[in-house]
Amino acid sequence: MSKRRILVPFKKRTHDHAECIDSALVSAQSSCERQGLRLTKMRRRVLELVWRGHTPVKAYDILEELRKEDRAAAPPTVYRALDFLLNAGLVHRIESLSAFVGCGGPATPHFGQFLICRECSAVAEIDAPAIARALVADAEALGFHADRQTIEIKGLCADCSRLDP
Amino acid sequence: MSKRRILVPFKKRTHDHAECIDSALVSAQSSCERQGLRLTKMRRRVLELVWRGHTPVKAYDILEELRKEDRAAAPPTVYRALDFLLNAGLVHRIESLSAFVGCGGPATPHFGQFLICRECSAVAEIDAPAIARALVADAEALGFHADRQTIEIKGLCADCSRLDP
DNA sequence: GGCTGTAATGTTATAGTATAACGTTTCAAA
DNA sequence: TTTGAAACGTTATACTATAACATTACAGCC
Repeated sequence: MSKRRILVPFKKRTHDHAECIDSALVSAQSSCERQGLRLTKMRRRVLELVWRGHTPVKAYDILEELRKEDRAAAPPTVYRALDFLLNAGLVHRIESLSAFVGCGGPATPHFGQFLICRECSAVAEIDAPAIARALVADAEALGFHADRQTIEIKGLCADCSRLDP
Repeated sequence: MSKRRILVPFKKRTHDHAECIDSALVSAQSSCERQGLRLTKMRRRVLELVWRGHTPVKAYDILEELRKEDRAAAPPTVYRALDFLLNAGLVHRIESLSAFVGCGGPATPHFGQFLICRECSAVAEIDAPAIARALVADAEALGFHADRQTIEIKGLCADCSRLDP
């Protein structure tokens, strides 16, 4: 089996999620400073909402949340913040769900490979460079120059498959 | 490098596409007969439109085309036909584009691994079972039971990278 | 052939996702 | 302090998809 790093594991229902949010914000902060990017109040708040849990978050759910907090907000507000966060490598878009998750390893650029539980919606992010390289090699063999990959795996996480065998 | 089958190659601009359409319809026909599925006039027509070229086709483009042909048509008409074709394994959905392409190997079930040219939009479909298996194994190592994969690679096809180096 | 029940399609309405275009504010650097 | 670019506000609209219910088509039976 290939070497594989776990960027975001499946979390226990009981873990201290405030800590997840915190550490995500801290590393976002320093990641932005390093790159000379501005993590504004709005962007920071949207990032925080994306990290609300370990399940993908929809743009309009973020919007709704912002509106609860008396911020004037319209779709472009959210999509602009998400665009920034995507480009900054702080969140990933789950294409098959039209939704967003926090990135587990913003320090180094990568595309992300996602395991998505169809029962509880939990998402884990792994990084298996051997697989990414094998895909690039296969593409290259056809004269195709790959510059981006989307890899999303659906199934049942360990917890849910125990319950629903 | 892993063994890899090419289910739909990148096509020369000059190839005889009528033949592609024809062979897709013929194998769809027999695939449906084998599975006891009804390839109705509407479904057949939508499949034909998905195969209009080797680039992903959007649902509303299909809709527009149907309307030109005097068929009464509304979004559900198209989405229902596409659902059928997806379940029958005759087309794939490209998640990152919200669009559809004809399946190159409808005889055997598979998820499809797609190379998508960001210049000319051409799509090739490959089948690299070793990669699919490696992903399943990586998932399994985390206790995750994978039952579906989405793999989409973006980049430049050989023709376009020659022009745009 | 004529029934009959299910599958397929038609139709209307609406939900959900995303961006265009232009105006205003903010803020870092000169 | 000015100033210009980046960020954000605002309105409108485009694009993607499905719900819900009516009607039609069709295979299997008598």
